[in-house]
Amino acid sequence: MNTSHPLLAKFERSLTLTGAERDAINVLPVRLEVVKADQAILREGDRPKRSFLLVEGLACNSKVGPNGKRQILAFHLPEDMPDLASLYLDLRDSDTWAMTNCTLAFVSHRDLDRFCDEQRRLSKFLWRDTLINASVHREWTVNVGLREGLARMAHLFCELMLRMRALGRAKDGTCDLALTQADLAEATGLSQVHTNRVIQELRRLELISFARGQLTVHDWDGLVETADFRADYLHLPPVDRPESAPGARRA
Amino acid sequence: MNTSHPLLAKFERSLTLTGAERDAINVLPVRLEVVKADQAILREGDRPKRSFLLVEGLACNSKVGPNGKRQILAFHLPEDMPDLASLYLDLRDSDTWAMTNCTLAFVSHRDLDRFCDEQRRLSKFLWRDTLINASVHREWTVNVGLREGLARMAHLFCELMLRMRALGRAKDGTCDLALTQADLAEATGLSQVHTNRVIQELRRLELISFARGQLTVHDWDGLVETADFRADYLHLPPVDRPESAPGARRA
DNA sequence: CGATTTATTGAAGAAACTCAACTCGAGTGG
DNA sequence: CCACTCGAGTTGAGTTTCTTCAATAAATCG
Repeated sequence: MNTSHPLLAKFERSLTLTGAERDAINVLPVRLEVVKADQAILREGDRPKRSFLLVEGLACNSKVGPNGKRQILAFHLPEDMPDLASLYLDLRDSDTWAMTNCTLAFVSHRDLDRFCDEQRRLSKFLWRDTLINASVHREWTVNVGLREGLARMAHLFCELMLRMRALGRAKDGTCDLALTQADLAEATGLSQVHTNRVIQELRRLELISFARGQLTVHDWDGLVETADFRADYLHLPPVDRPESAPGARRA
Repeated sequence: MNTSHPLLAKFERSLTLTGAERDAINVLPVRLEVVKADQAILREGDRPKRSFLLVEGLACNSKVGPNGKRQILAFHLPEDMPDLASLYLDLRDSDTWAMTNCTLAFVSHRDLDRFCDEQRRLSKFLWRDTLINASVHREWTVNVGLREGLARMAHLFCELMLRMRALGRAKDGTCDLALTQADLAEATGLSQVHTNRVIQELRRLELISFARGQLTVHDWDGLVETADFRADYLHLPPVDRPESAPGARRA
C-alpha cells in the first residue's frame, strides 16, 4: 500500500520537483472518496467547493442534449483532474460520471487556490493541464464534425490507447477500457447500431479488437491512417521509456 | 482616439480594478498590429513567443481535417485572447484566422508570465478566460454531435448574438457579423448547400434574418427553443444594463 | 461594366438513424 | 447444476438527414 500523496504522481510524471515543491504538495490536505460505477460525480449547475484528482477508475464528462441523448465530451483516466475548472469557474457546465468504480482525491478550493499562489511553477502546470483539456475538446469537435464513422471511432481508439500508454497502462498494444459500445456511441455522436457496425469493420480490417472491456490494437499504423490521427493535440510528455511504437504493425 | 491600454477594457468589463492593478496593466508593453481579412494569424505547429488580444475584428480558430475540409472551432470577437493558451502550452494545436481586418495587441510571454506572477487576481481572471473557452468548445461538440442541422445553426446564432450583446455590439436584436454561409458551414460541420437550406428555413420560420454580414433575431424565444439553447456555458458577466431580452418576441 | 465571390436550386446518392427482433455470455438463485 | 434474467452485442429493413455535383441567380468589387 502506497501512502504517498495522490498529486505527487501527477506532477512527477512531467516535472522534476524541488524539495520545497514536494513538501508543499505533501502538506496539501486531501480526502479520498469512492464513487460507484455509473454514479454522477458532479452535475451541470453544481457549484463545487473542491476539485478532485482521479486516483483510480474511468470517468467521463458529458452533457445532455435536446432529445435527452447524452454526448460524452471527454474520458478521464487516472491522474486526470476533471473538475479543475471549477477552481476559477464557479458554475459547472457539464456532468461528470464515474464509468467504473472510482477513487477520488478531493482538495478544497481554498487550499488549492493558496497552493497556486505560493507554488507558481506548479500552478502553471495545472493551468497547462486545463489548456490540454481544451485542446482535446477541440480535436473532439473536429472528430465529430468532420470525420465519418469509421475514422471517428478509430480516432477515439488512438487517443485512448496513447493516453493509457502514457500512464504505463498499456502492454503490447492492449489496455483495459471498461467501455461499452453504447459509451463509444455517446462519445462519437453515432448511434449504437452504427457504432456496432463501425467496430465490426475495424475488426474486419484487422486494426483492433475490442471486447469485454479490453482494447487491443493490432495494426497501429493502419489505425492511425484510417483515423487521420496526429497526436500533437494531446501534448503528451515525451516518452521516456524506449518502448518503440505503441503496437507493432500486424502484431 | 482612445489611447487607453487594450487590456483595460477586457478586465474592466468584469472586474473593478484597484489602482495598483490598473498601473500594472498600463505598464504592460503591447504592440499593435493589423492583419488583413482571410490571413492566417497563427498556424498549427507554431510556437509563439507572445499572445494577443483581439482589439477589433472577427477571427476564428480552426483545424483542417482529413479531406482537406476545415472545421471552425470557435469565433473570436473583440476583447478575446484567442491564443492565451500558448503562454503555457508551447505548441499551437490549431490555426487562427482573421475573418475580417483585425487589430491585434501583442504582449510577450515573458511580460505576461511576470504579470501573472505579480497580479494574482488578474492572473486568475485570465485562467478563467481560458476555462470559458474550453466550456464553449464543449458546447460546440454537443452542437455538432447531437443537434440536427436546424437546431445547430440556431444555436450558433444564439451564441453569437449573446456574445455580441455582452460587448455592447448588438442593438435591437441586430448585430454585424461578417460571416458567409461557407463560414457557418465550417463552424457547424454542415455542407454549404445544407447550410443554405437550414438558414432559409430559419428565415421562413421568421426567427432570424441573415444577409450581407448582418444578423437580426426576430424571435429570440423561438430561436432559443429551436436551438435548445441555454446560455450558462458562456459564463457571461451578469447584464448590468437593464435592456431586457436580447430581442423582443416577434420584433 | 465584367469578374468574382456568394447565395440558391434540383436531383441523385451516401451515410447514418430508427425500430424491432434476436443472440450471446455472465451472473444469480432455485 | 440448470433455468432464468439481464445487459451487451448483433442483424435486417425501411427511413431520414445530409451530401455531392452541377448549374443558375444574385450581389459585390475593382
